[in-house]
Amino acid sequence: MKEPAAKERMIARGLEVLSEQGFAATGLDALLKSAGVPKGSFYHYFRSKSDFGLAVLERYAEIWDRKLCRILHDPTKRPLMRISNYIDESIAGMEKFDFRRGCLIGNLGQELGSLDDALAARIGDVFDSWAAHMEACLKEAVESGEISSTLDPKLLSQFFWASWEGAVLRSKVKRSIAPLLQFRDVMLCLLRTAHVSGSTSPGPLSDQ
Amino acid sequence: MKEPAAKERMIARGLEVLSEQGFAATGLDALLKSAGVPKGSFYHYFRSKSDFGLAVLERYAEIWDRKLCRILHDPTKRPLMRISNYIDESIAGMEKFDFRRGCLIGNLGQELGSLDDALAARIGDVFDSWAAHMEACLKEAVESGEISSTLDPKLLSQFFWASWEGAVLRSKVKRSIAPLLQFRDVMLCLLRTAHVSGSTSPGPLSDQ
DNA sequence: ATACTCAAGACGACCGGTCTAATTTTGAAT
DNA sequence: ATTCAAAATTAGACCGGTCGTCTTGAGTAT
Repeated sequence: MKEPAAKERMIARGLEVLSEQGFAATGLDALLKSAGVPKGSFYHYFRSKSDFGLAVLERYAEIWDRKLCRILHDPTKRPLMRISNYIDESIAGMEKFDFRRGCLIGNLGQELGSLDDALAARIGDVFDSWAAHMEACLKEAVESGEISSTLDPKLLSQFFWASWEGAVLRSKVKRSIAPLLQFRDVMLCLLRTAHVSGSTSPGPLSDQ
Repeated sequence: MKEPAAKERMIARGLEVLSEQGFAATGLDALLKSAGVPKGSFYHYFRSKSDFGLAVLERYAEIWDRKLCRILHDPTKRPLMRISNYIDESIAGMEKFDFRRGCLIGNLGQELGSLDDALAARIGDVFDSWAAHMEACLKEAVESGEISSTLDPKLLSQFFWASWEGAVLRSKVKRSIAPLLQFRDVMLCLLRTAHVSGSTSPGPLSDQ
């Protein structure tokens, strides 16, 4: 069962525009015109703007799931090299789009306050799935002895993505890849050398 | 010369609402009603919505400049402890507002695509000023021997804030302080132990 | 009285998302 | 091939909210 071409074009354009402008700042009218889809068709394919946003987010999640599988579980390379490759590929993408497009997860996350509940919940899920990929990769690195076994892969994978989102945002504002290069160097250094064991002050860490 | 009370109330409310919902999703009408200021007064004090946004951003920058001075340059504490204190205080603030308010710099940064140029430029400046505070604090830590002198304070301060923005965003989405606690533990561990010296692959790092 | 600052909110032009009604396409039965 | 009902698709009206303007009026100082 093939999706209609019109729906396909709307989602494709949605991926671009929502990554650039966010959800609230994007008008349906302009988006549809640029997708060559008449306004009336929109509500044939989607129940509402939120529903459309959810569909775009779903597509985004699929794309990144494939990308992360391809890069982070590449058996021909050692785990730390895969992570470095992921970063480098993302840096290239950032330059390719002239720093206009950020991460959709980051974009939508920031708008949470004015977003639909279903949309908000899905954002958290996608982030978690990314962390799962990274955690598996890091575990492999520990098993193969590439990084120290005292590191907690779960903790580090969460930190990795949160920090990455921040670096992408910074890169977008600065219109420079410098923050992403900084991220790569510091993060890889951290993975190789650091020993994160316990908390430095009272208060449980595992409240996730 | 004291600012009129009406203007003051608008900016105060703007700080809250823009941190929660962002710029595009915030309507002037609702904001003014909640501030108890009539519509007509708004355009007496501000030329446009963008101009208002700029004023709010300016105020936000002042507030944080004072806060960072107070905490990061506190002579009664050692540099690393100051940083830890800053994080803890921010965590408390996040809980206090029930995870509704993120960082205004992060919020506006994400909306860059649909923002005024003057506003966009100012965002970068504020971030840089934060980095300057952190860099000074880290330099002090190096001089006092609290952290290794092989660390590059400038690089680390940039990484710190980008990463922090990501952690705040993640905390907001998750409605949990866990990402912030993770950030604190990993970052402090990194500062104490890591040695970031050179690039792991070709390409200049200093393009900032 | 006059000039000036600020309060007040109605108003307009426009754009937002949504919905219903009309049109086109499909495809099965004759 | 023709017919015709059902489904897919679209056109465009609709209402509410948007930002920004405009006029009016109150208060204050000179």
